[in-house]
Amino acid sequence: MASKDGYHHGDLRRALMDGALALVRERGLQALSLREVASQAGVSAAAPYHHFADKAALVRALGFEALGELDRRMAAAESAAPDDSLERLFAIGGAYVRFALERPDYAAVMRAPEMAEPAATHDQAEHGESWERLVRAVDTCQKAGVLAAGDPMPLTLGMWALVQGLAELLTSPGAADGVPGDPDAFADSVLRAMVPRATSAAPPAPPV
Amino acid sequence: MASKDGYHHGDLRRALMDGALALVRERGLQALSLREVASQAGVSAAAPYHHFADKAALVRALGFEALGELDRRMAAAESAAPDDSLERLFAIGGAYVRFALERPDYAAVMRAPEMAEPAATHDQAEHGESWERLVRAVDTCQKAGVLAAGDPMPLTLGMWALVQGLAELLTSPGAADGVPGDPDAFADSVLRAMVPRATSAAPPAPPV
DNA sequence: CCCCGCATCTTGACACCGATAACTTAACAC
DNA sequence: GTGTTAAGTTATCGGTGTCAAGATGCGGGG
Repeated sequence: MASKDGYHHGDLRRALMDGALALVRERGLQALSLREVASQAGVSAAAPYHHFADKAALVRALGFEALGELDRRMAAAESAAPDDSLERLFAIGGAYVRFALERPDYAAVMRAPEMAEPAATHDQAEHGESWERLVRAVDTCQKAGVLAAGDPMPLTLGMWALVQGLAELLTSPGAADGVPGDPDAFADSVLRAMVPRATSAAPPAPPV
Repeated sequence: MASKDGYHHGDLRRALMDGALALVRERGLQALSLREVASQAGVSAAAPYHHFADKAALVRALGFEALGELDRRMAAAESAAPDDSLERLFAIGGAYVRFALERPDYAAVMRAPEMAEPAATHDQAEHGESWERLVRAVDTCQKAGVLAAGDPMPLTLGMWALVQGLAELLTSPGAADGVPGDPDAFADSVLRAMVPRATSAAPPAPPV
C-alpha cells in the first residue's frame, strides 16, 4: 500500500526496517538512530519520512512484524509438539523464550515503549494472535483436567507474564551467569517447574 | 561522599533526582532530559555533571534507590504476613507488583537499560537484597514441604520472572482493560493461581 | 508524442539533546 | 590575608528528530 516495489530505490521501506533491525541487534534499541539507518541505506536523513510518519512508526512496524513472526513460531511449535495439552502449552511458552533468545532484536522492538502507546493498539489487537492462541491452550488444558479449573484469565495472564519476564531476564546481558548450561533448556525447566498441575500424581520436579 | 548538604544550592543532587523522577512519572523514561531536569531545578545545563558522571549515572542512581525501596517494602510485607511460608512468598511477590503499580516511576528506572550495563553490576549486587530474600522464601517453602523439592533455582527465577512480567503488564497503559476490578487483587489471584503446590490437598483455585 | 501529476528523494534549516572545556564564584583551611 | 577545591556558569561541538521547500524521475492522459 505504502510502496509497491521501488521507484528510485529498490525497496526502501524494507531496507530501512532491515537496517534498523541490524542496528538494534548490534547496539541495542536505545542506540537506534533514524539518521544512521538512513545513511546506511544510502539515502538522506529525511527520506524515511516518506515511508514512516515517525521514528515511533518505524519501531511499531518492526514490533508488529515481530509479533507476526512470534505467532508463526508459536503455531509451528504447537503443532510439532506431542498430542498432549500440557505439552502443547509448554511448547508455546518455550517458543516465546526461544524466539526472544534467538532474535533479541525482534524481542527488543516487541516490548519497545512505542508498542504500548495508544497509537499501537489502534492498528492491531492487543497482543495479536499469540494471546488468543495461549488462551486456547490454557482452556484446553483446563478442559483436559490437567490444569485447575476456574477463571482462565489469571492462569493465562500469569503464563504470559512468566514467559515475558523469563525472556527479558534471559535476554538481558549478564544473565548467562547463574543459568546452568543451555539457557533454552533452563527456560523449559523453569516453565515446567512453575506451571501448576491439578493432578497430584505429577512427579515432583525431575532430578537435576 | 559526593555532596554533604549544599554549598550554593540547597541539595542539588537530591533535587535533580526528584525532578527526574517527577519527569519520568509524568512523561515516561524515554522523555527524561538532563537539560529539562536541570532547568526545572533552576541550574544550568552543565551543573548536573558535577553530581553525576553521566545521564546514565543519574538513571542508575535512581534505579538503585528504587531497588532499596523495593527491598524495604518486601521486608515489611514479609514480616506483616501471617506466619506461613507460602503466604510470606505471596506477600513478597505481591509487594513487588504493588510497588510497581504505586510507583511506576521507580519501576521504570529499575528496569532501565542503564541498569543492565556492566557499570551497574559493578556498583551493587545483581538484584540487590530482594533477590536473596526471594531465594530464602522459596527455600523455606521447599523445606516446609509446601513447594516441590529439588533445585530451587528454576522456581526462584520463575517466581522473579512472573512478578517482573506481571508488573510490566499491569504497568503498561491499557492494561486496566480486561482485569476485573482492582489490579492489585487481580495480581494476587494470578500469583496464587500460578505458584505450584507440592500438596495435592490444596483447594483447586478459589471460586471467582 | 509530450506534458502533467504524483510519489520519491534531496538540501537546508530549526530546535533540542548529551557532553566537554574554560572560566568565575563561593566556601573552607591555614 | 592566600590558596585549594567544590560548585556553578557560559560557550561550543557533534548528533538527533523533524519539517518545509525544491529537485528528480516514473507513469498515464491529452
